[in-house]
Amino acid sequence: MVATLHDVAQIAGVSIKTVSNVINDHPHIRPATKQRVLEAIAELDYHPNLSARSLRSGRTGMIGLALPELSLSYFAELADAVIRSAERHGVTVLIEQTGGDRDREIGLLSSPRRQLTDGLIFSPLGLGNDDADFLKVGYPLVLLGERVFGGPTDHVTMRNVDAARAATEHLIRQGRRRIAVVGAHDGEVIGSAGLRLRGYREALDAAGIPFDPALLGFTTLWHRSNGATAMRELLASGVQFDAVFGLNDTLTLGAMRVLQEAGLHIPEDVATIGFDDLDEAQYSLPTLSTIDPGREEIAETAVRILLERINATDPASPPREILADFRVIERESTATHGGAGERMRASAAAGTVGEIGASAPAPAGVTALS
Amino acid sequence: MVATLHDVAQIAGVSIKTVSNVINDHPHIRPATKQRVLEAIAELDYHPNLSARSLRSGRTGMIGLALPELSLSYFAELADAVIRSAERHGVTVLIEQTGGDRDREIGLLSSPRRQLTDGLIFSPLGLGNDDADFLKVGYPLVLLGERVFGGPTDHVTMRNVDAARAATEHLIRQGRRRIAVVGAHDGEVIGSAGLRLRGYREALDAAGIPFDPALLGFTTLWHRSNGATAMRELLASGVQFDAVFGLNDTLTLGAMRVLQEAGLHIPEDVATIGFDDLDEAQYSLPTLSTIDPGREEIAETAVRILLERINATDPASPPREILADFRVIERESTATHGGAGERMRASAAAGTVGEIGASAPAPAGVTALS
DNA sequence: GTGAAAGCGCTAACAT
DNA sequence: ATGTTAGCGCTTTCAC
Repeated sequence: MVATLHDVAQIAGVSIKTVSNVINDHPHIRPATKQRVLEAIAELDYHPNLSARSLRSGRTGMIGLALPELSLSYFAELADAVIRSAERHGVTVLIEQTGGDRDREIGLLSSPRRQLTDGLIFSPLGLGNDDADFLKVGYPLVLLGERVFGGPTDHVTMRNVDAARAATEHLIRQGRRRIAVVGAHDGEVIGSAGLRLRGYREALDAAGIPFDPALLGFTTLWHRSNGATAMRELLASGVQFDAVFGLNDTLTLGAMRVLQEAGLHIPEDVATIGFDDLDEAQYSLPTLSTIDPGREEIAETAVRILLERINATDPASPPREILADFRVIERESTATHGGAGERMRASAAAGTVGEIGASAPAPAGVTALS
Repeated sequence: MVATLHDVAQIAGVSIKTVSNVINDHPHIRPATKQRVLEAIAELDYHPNLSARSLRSGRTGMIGLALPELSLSYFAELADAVIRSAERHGVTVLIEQTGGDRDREIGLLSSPRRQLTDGLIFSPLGLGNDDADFLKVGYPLVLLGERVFGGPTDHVTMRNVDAARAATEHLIRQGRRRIAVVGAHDGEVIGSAGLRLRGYREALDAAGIPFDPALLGFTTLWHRSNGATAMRELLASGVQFDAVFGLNDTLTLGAMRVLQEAGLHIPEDVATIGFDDLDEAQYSLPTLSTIDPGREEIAETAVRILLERINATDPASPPREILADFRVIERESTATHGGAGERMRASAAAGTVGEIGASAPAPAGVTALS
């Protein structure tokens, strides 16, 4: 049978309280006593029963992470980052897939499974800004993403507008004036698509470039196939463009495939930039310029402030909105054609592909912006 | 405060035992009594306390899934599949990332966290066949992958040798005779690399094609960059080849990038085939022929037999080894050049990219082999 | 069919 | 600085 506190106490010749104190690092224990308890624990290979601890303390030591789908690279990389952060903080992550479905997202907020977690990091996709009231829950909740703003909970997200503006400005600096967009959502104001499109328009305005609605490629979803379809439609429409801003990397890679199929060269004929800095963006042909939206920082911050709320003793402080820093990552897909220096940078980037490990990528040509 | 069994019992005017019986679907309850209990449960919005239930019953309703890294697409897609299966079976999945590190893998097998799960699905990467004894654990364990064979537990895996042989035969049928390999591990006999290389050699032997060690590209890891590096080395060595069998899709996509950089055309100059059927393989340029190793089936089977073990009452039956069916997926990267019919197939595949949703992919040109 | 009571292993008051 | 004790909410004998 597996050892309990009682067994340890008996062997060590102390009471269970003393053993409990040792385990929980309480102060005021005589070193000699502590030593004996530790030996007894080792001898019995004692491990605290987590169910009993949870039942008594009301804490589980787990936090939830709700996201649309692990098979979407962005969320897989986010989950990876959250799990690593949680580990550093000594807690366990329980992942929930929602499929981006609004009803499942709402259901999950009051699911019995919430008992298993002390708090939740929630990246909704189906929920809209009008659903903010659903986020009034009786446990610590940290919101991610750009579906809901001004809600009742802490919110960690990225600088969508600024980053999209920076991406567009980067294309403009390369001399591009006819910049198509892939992934626009019709009429959306907030949400990733709406915000990033706003940044795009701000950049155009600032540069005095007229906005042309014909350059917008609309999609509902943001999978690779949607990027490809949107690009086919843009090409079929006959509209002229010399650059593409894909509202995420996956879309952009789909669009690039269609551009290349059509015989167009990237970046010579059309420069492309994405958003997310997926691992994959380092390995496409050409390598993809993109925005690093600060995913690691978002994961770390979300875990940290969730644990702050969980451990808070004083009454709840008002919800915070925290924005991660972003960077423009310049790669081959926006390398200036013609300039010798630029060409060097492009080939240097290509040449490092072999050394860029997936474990510690060192993106070529990085510009810090904020 | 949250309602307990006592509250429900009081409202319904019965004892807590009766309420418990209703909740656990025990037989022999008078319909009228059951009805009253159900109403009380609804009125109080009662949900059983899972910690208390676990403490008493020794069951948690969770299963563990240990894998190297979620940011590797193969494992993200595997995790997705396992979570969906588990959901169908009414259990929750707790994911553990090992980083493929042997020590962490061993540690995890006896981690306190195992208390939180009723059983474990374990996909090791650092563990070797000599470590099989570590798998003798006191809880239900299902092994995945090809690191350990003949161990003490149930094992669900893929037909590596047969599938690799089928992939190579597919290239040979296209008239290829000089088939390079990317991802070989020096001296490995079992493990994904060793087994797949064996299938490759079997296909060569059967076709009377001599094996040429100069055609092997070695890598330690299987990230995209390793595929790129191995291909650079092959090209630099001056060895001639007309096809590449990449031991997984990620490696193959890395190798393809280098081939294209070098001005080689796929499939005209070099045909390529991978292994895994990642989502991504449908969207590369050209689309990647590959092996669907039966990932969905593996996930479903692993969950099912793990739950069988967890719920087993009779003494443990001997460990089983279960092999999933595989398929060769033909896409553009191995389309025969020259034949009109083949060209049509290639362009049809390209043409459907727009319709292939990530939710329900319908791969173009599928051959069922087993 | 239903009830009463014990106790899973732990933490947290309260005592000493 | 250490011991005693009372539950946390549930399942599970064992009665009736």
